[in-house]
Amino acid sequence: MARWEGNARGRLERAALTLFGEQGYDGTTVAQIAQRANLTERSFYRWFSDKREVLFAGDDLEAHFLAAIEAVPAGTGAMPTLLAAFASVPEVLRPRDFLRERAVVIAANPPLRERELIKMASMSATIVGALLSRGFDEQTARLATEVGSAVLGLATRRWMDDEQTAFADLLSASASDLLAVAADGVPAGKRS
Amino acid sequence: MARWEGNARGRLERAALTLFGEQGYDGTTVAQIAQRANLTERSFYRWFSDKREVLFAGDDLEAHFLAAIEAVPAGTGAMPTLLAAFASVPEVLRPRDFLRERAVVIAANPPLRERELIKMASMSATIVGALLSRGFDEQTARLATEVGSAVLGLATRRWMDDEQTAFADLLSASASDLLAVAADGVPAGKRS
DNA sequence: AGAAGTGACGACAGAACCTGTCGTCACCGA
DNA sequence: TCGGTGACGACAGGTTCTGTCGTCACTTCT
Repeated sequence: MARWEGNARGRLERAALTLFGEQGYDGTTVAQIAQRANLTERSFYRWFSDKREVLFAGDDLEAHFLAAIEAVPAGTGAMPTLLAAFASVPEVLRPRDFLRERAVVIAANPPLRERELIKMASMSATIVGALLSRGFDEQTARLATEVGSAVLGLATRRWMDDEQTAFADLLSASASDLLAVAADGVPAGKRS
Repeated sequence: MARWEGNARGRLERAALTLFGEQGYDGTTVAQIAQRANLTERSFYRWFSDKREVLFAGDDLEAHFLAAIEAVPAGTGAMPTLLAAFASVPEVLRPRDFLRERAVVIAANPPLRERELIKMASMSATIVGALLSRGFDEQTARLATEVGSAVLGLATRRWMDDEQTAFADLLSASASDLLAVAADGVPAGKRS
């Protein structure tokens, strides 16, 4: 029997990633994923709530962000708080190879992009809540989170292709880039 | 027979909205929706590609935005272009009552929120493309679209609860609000 | 050592989602 | 009057996801 091999969750994730890459998301069944991991379809659903979740369940960035924001000294501005919290992201991320492969698969399959978007939205809501409880008003919290998420996404994409530069440096560089573009989008006469 | 009653699509949308509101999204089956509309489950899938799409298929805002952006005079800045294009949104929107009821149902059901997010993302991609083809660079186009979408969302939420004010006014008021918050998020010394 | 508990798993059943296919019926233009 | 077309019902079947139960390895307590 193939039972009790250990790390069933990791085997399922690897199998799913490979099969999604080879046959597409719709083209692979949960039964195929389970079979490749030496498990049954029923066991797949014991580890993941649904088929898409197999590529997202491991992240768990939300709890990490909450703790990281908590660790920032009080009195720090909203954006600096977020950037400081984001700097420690790579510590909880998976290996770059896995993330690259995963990004390609997600980009190619609408159902997976859909799931990714709602994960982002959920993360944003969590971050907004954390900022609110630190005393920022709602509009500031929301805008800082949106802009901060854009910066984080940009930095993460760069990080996946750049093995040399430290993540913190990519993060501040991305923040500068975004600020430059944002300033360019508002006419000088309209600024307050 | 209940066939040939006309407006099958609208009957299905109404039935789905009501049932989702009464029993929740997961609690209502496609067969129930079809039955309430005097149709079969198979006919439901002739009108909508999947269960969630019954609340989203009618929008078709993308084509409208493309045309509206096209109609803006050349040489206009990115944000003003978007705001001008967005001003005509109510013309293609459904009745306020329908939208309000729909918003409540979507907010209460994760699968529907998921679908809404990907619709927004798709719309954003379309708008970015339209701005690119008008000569804006990629970063400007992307940022203007993100900020513009936030403004549009804010104005639309206000519009649903405010029967008096013209949509164009709500739109420019929302743009002002967002600018104020954005400026507040960047220290004066850091502005370029 | 042996008994009881726990957790991962397989096996099976079944509801709901979604698709393919075919025949039927109303309507429309020639 | 006759074909063409589009909306529809009926049926079959694959896939996703859930509930339930029994089994097996491992652990813990006696």
